[in-house]
Order: sequence, then C-alpha cells, then structure tokens
Amino acid sequence: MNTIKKKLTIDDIARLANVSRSTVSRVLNNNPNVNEAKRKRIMDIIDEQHFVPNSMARNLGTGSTRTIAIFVGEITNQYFSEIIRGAEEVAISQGYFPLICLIQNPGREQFYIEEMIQQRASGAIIVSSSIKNAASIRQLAMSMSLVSIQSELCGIAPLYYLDTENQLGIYNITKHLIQLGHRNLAYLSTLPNTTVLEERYAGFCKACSDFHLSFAEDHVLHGYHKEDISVSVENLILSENRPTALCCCNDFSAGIAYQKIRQLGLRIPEDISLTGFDDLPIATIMNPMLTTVKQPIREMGRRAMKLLIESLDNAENPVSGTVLRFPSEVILRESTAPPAAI
Amino acid sequence: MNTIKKKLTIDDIARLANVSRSTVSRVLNNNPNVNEAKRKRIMDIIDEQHFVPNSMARNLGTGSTRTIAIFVGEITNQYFSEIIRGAEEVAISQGYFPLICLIQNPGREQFYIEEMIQQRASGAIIVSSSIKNAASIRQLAMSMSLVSIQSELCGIAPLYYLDTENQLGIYNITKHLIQLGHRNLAYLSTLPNTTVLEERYAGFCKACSDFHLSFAEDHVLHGYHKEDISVSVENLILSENRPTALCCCNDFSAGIAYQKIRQLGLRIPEDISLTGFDDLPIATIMNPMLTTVKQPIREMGRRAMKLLIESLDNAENPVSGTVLRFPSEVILRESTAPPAAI
DNA sequence: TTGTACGCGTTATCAC
DNA sequence: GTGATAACGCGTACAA
Repeated sequence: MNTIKKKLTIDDIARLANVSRSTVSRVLNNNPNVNEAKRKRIMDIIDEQHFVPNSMARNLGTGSTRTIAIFVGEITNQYFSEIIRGAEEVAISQGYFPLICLIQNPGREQFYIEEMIQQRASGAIIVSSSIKNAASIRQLAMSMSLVSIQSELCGIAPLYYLDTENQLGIYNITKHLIQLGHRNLAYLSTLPNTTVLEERYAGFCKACSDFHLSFAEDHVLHGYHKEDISVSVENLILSENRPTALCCCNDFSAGIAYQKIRQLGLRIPEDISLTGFDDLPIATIMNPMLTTVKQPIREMGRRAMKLLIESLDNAENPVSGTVLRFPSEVILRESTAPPAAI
Repeated sequence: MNTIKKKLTIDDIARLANVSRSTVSRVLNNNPNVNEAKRKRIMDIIDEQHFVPNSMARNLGTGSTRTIAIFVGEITNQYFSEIIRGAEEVAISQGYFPLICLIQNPGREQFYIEEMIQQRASGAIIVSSSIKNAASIRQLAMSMSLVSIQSELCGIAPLYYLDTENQLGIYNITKHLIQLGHRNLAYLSTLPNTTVLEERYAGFCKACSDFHLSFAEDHVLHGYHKEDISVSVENLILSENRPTALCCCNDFSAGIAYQKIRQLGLRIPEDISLTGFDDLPIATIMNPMLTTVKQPIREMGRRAMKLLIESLDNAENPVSGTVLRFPSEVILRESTAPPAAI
C-alpha cells in the first residue's frame, strides 16, 4: 500500500502486449495508424498496469516542453495571485503547463531565471514590481519568448507589454477628490519608482495642475516595505499641514495607510479621504470600503497567456514590443467624502 | 536580439574545448577530478557561449527530478498562499523545485495529479479543503511520498499529517464569547464537512455544553461558495432569534459574514460579536479587527516541506501516518464585546 | 586526470 | 498497419 511502485516503461507495455514499442507509442499519442483491436488491447494493459509515460523522456524526444514560466512577486499579495489565476486557466486549456516562480528577492529572481532556462520553458510571463538582474533577464529573453504585465525588463522589449491606463485612472480619481472639495491632497507611492508608478504619479500631478492646485513636496510619500510606508503615513498624518485626502498608488499601500490611520484614531472618510488602485478583494473588506481604480487584473493574466501561446503555436516571430492598454475605471465606494468644514 | 538562440549541447562545448563530453560534464557537476587549467578553460567557453545544461536530459539520466508538487486550493485565499510561501522557501534551500498545482475544481485536481505522475515528481504536499478523486489520489500515493496539511486524502494515509489544535482553539474562543456574557451563539462552518471542520465544530459544542448553553439547530450554518455563506448569514441575522455572537470556522468565512453584517447595517461588535480562525492578514484589515484563533500557517508549510525532503533524502521509508499537531492561540482584537444590554 | 561506451524512456524516420 | 533503429542531451561506470 505504502510502497512506491517501480516505474514501468513503454517497453514493458510492449512486451505484455506482444507489440513493438512504436505501436504503444502510437496508442499513447492517438496516432490513427493502429489496428482498433490492438489499440483496445494495449489501452487495457496500460490501464491495468497503471502505466504513465515519462514526460521528461517525452520532452527530450520532441524537443518541446509546453511549459510556461510565470514570474510573480509576493504571492500573498492578491494582485499577483489574481494574475496567476487568469494565466493558469488559459495555459491548461491550451495544453501548456504553468511553472510559478516566486521572485520575492533578487536571489530568487536569478535562481528561477536560470532554472527556467535549464528546464527549457517554452515562454515566460513576467509580472513584478521590478526586475533587478539585467544580465539574467537578457539571457532569459534569448532563451524564450517573454510577455510582460506592468513590468519593466531592464530595457528588454518583450513580445507584448500589457498595462492599464495608469495616468488616466489616477487622474480621474484625483479629480473625484478635488470635486468633493479637497484642496489639500497627498500622494502615496511605493518603491522602486517604475514607469507604471510614474504614470500614476503623473496623473495625480496633471489633475492638480488642471484644477490649479499645488501640493507640498512632503505630501508625496514613498516606501518599499510595509514598515517604511507605515512610518511615512504616520509622519504625514501627524504633520502640521495634514491633508484631507490621501491618494495611494495601489490598494496594497492603501491598506497599509488605512491601518495606520485607524491606529492613530482618525476616521475615514470624515477626517481623511483615502483612495487606492487595483480594486483587489480587500478593497471591499475594508470598512469603509475603499474607493479605488479598477483594472482588469485577472483578464490581463488571461490575455498575457493567450498572446504568448498564440505566438508559440504559430511559430511565427512577431515583432517584439507590442503594447496593449486595458481600460481603468474609478469605483466609488465609502472611503471618500467631502472634507470636514474648517 | 529577439531571435531565440539555438540550443547548444554538452558536445558542442566539448568540441570547442577539445575535450570529451565527460570532462565537460565533470566541470558542470563540480567533480574535483579535473585539471584546473582545463576547468577554467571549459568554464570560460561555457560562459562565453551561454551554455545551460538541459535539466530534462539530466533528470532522465539520473532518474530523479528533485521536484515537489504543492497541491493547493484557491490561491487568492491567503491561507493557501501563506503555506506556499513557507513550503517554497524550504524547497529551494534544499535544492528542490516546487511545482504549484492549483486544484480549484475536481477537473484540475485530476489533471494535476496525472501531470505530477507523468513528470515524476519526487513528492507532494497536499493542502486542500477536500480531495474528490479517490482513484487519482491513490495512484499519486503509489507514485510518490505524500504529506498532508489539514487535508483528508480519501482514506489514504500520508507520510505526515500536519494540523493544529482545532477543537481546543474553537473551544477557547467560544469560551471567550461566553465569558463576555453571550448566551445566544451561532456557528458558521463551510462545506464539505471535513475532519478539521468537525473538530472545530466539536470545540464549539463542547464549550457550549461545558457552560450549560444550548443553541438552536438553525444557528449552525453551512456553505461552500461565497454566495451560499452570504445567504445563510443573512437569514440568520434577519431571523427572530438573532444571536449576539457568531463564531466562524475560519477567517475566510468570517470575512464574508463581516461584509454581510455590515451590509445589513449592523455594528460589530455592538450588535453582534464575530470570531474567526487562522489569523490571516485580512483579520487586521477588517474594521473592527477580527478576534480569531491563530495557527502557524506558514510554519506548517515549512515543516511539511522539511519533513518530506528529509524522508526523501534519507531514502528510508518511515511509517506513514505520523500526525503532528501545532498549537493554536486565541488572538483578542476588536470584533468581540459583551452583548448589548437587553 | 581523461576518454569511451552505454543507459535513461520516449518520439520520429525509416523500411517492410 | 507494424516494427527496427536512430536520435534527444546528459550522467556514469569502466577502462586507459
């Protein structure tokens, strides 16, 4: 019961069925050139013996792994797990196998990149706040097709780059705050300062500028780890010139700000309005529920995988660098309100 | 730049270095029996040509993949992603490669099980609210070593079964509610009704019994999908005999109850106290923050991987069925309070 | 220290 | 239809 069975090979099955290994192979691969009775007999023996072909040997023979690497950052962050969900679902439906690579630090990044090259993955989807190792990613690009979701690849152009209307999304939600009457705004970003984040910040700046608002320099916050962000927010909240609204670059950092604001005894939105970006499930767990910009995260995961596999299956080499923009949409909820009367 | 390089083989390197492929193989595997000058020369050529050995061929030869399957349910649920984090970290540090299998439905379950057998994974960690396909899991058990985290395997005994003090945890948190003065309790469980959930429910029952409390039969809720749970909670809240406290079998369902309670305009904990189990990150995002039972989720992921790899590396066949219990601990936060005076 | 020859389990290419 | 036989890319006894 508990003993691990010795592995059978295709030759064992051939012997039991009194045929050559070629015939068994044909049955295994649904090749029509096999006598029906023989096929049935062989299939029965395969089932009976619980024979399972060795995919390594198979891949070695065919020269293809039908394997897709999915590089993601922190998996406990729902942004990444949503993308995985979307990408995985498409991969499987197309007969590809997803290899999930957790690159929460530069060491892992390099490890998984090398590993995927060794394993001869057919392609890779990369979604990470930042890729650190230029040499590694360059080698990855030489080994397989790449698709990026909101990620910079150290200057390497992927086959496709998927992103959303970052600037417009933040512009609109900032406008919403301004139209509620807020005049003293602050902006919370994370590090490193990628293109995606720059676009969002630009949206904030443009909205302020369009409505003739200025903001203090120390009202623009940055942080990488939860702790840094937390401290920045605390300093902001306790400062003389406390803003009446805080616009965050994503829901993750908005969640951290939310906790800190609560901890300091302030009310959202009465004392300060708060906004995010992503529309993760936690946005509706928060109380008040978070006003945020929704982007089709899972759909981007699906599309990334779909485009990658299409290019793989068509064996054509499309020109790298196609950019796809997905729409973003402001979702009004409870965390924003007019500022308290002064 | 965008062209995928044709793959080099160990023979190409051997030719370029004027040595046999065995020597290159030795260099690749850090075999000391190689002339230093020659080693250096070969390494240079390897770097220069960006040669990367093919791990499929390597595994085929050695007969070992050093690969561990991690079967998990819904990856967007932080319970599962925390376990993955812990397990992944240990796997990599021990030179094993984690293959993450998302078994959100019976079809995927069977697919991934067959796939892992084909890929000749060295072992598997299973963490799922339920395994459906008995035949598949049985075959998996015949193909590799299994470790289970809070999961039933259709009667198959894994090498190790890791779990927490389910009954004691719920007993203690129920006791907490009773000692706050609650006399009208309800319990929210999910489906399917696994051993883990039975133990938790038993803890609830025992606490009630020890304190001479009875509860109405319709105060015990069940649900599988978010929608079912939501409806059950709504019915409970709107019923004549509304409880003053709701004890949930995990944080996930507590989160759903929390949203529904808010939506119905009730206050937590003033109108109803709420408790969970797991202590996921969302427990502190909720407002009020959730009183819950903490279990060492990530640590269980680490231990599961550690035990599995130890048994694999030692090549001994330990007796299956060892059970490890981890402690659980009540974390008092804001979602529980004495019931409102009648 | 180095090279030769074979095996790993499968697919593909031939003949028959 | 079917069956030998040669790849696929590497590790590894074994011999030198």
